[in-house]
Amino acid sequence: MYVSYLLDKETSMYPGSVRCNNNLPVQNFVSTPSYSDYMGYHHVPSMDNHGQSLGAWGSHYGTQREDWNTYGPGPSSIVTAAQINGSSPGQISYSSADYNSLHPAGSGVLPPVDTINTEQISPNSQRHSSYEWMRKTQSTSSGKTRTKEKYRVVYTDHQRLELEKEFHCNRYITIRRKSELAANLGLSERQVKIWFQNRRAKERKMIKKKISQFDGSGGSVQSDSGSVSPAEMSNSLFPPPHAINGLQPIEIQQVIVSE
DNA sequence: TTGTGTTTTACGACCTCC
DNA sequence: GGAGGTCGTAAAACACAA
Repeated sequence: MYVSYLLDKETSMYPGSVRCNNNLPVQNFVSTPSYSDYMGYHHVPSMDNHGQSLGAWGSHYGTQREDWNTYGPGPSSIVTAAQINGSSPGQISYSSADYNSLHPAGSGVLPPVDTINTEQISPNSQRHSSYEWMRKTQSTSSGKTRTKEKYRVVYTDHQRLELEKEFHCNRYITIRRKSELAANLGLSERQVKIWFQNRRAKERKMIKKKISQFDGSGGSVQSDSGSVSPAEMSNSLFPPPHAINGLQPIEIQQVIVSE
C-alpha cells in the first residue's frame, strides 16, 4: 500500500464524515510532459490543461482548510520535469511509518513544502518504475484500454495524493470536481471516476475486514479515532447510494454530520 | 533471484435513478 | 438511454520472505 498511509490512520485522520469546506488549496500544480505522455492511455484532449495553472481549482468549495497540512505537502507543490525524472536531491521516502512520524495525528506539523516535492512522497522503488511506465506508455497511444504491452498504468504519488485528499473530503465526487481533478492531474474523468469507485471498494473491504475482526475477537476494535465500531464507521462512510439520491456529496456529508 | 501474497488500475455486468 | 453506483475479476506493479 503506497498512498494508503493516508488511510492507515484513517479513522483518526478522517474523523467521521465531516466534509472539508474546500480543503483544496489553490492549485498551482503544473502538469509535466510525462503526464501528457501517459495521457495517451485514456487521453481526453479537451481536458489537457498541461502547462496551465488552474489557480482557482476547487475555489467553489469555499475557503481553504488549514489542516490540510496533516495530509501532506498539498497541491501547492510544483512538479518540475527534473523532479519527475527523480533527479532532485534529498528524496524523502514515505512509508506509512515515515508519514506518521512526520505527521503525528493532529500535530499539524508539516515539513516545508520545498523539501518534499510531489514525486517524493513516495515509498521507494515504485517511483522508479513509475518513470518506466511513463516511458512505456508512450507507445500505447491507441486509446485502447487493455493493450498487450501495458495493461494498466501506475499513477504518480502526486496524483494519488490529490485523489486521496479529495476522497477524504468526499467519498463521492461531483461532476464538477471530477472534471477539475482530472484536468489538474492529467487524468481522464473516467479514470478519476474509476479511481473513486475502486477507492470506495477498498474502503468497504477494509471495513469488512475490521468488522470480521470485531466479530471474531468478540471485543471491540479500537479504531484510531476512538471507540467507534466498524459498523458505525461503515454506516457513516457509506450511506446507501440510492437513499441519498439527488444529493451532491457535500449535501450527503452535511446530512451525515447532522445525524 | 524467485515464488507468493497484496495492492492498484481497469473493465464488464448489472442495477437504480432521472 | 445515459450516467454513475456496486460487485467481481483480470492483470500489472509491488513487497517481502525464503
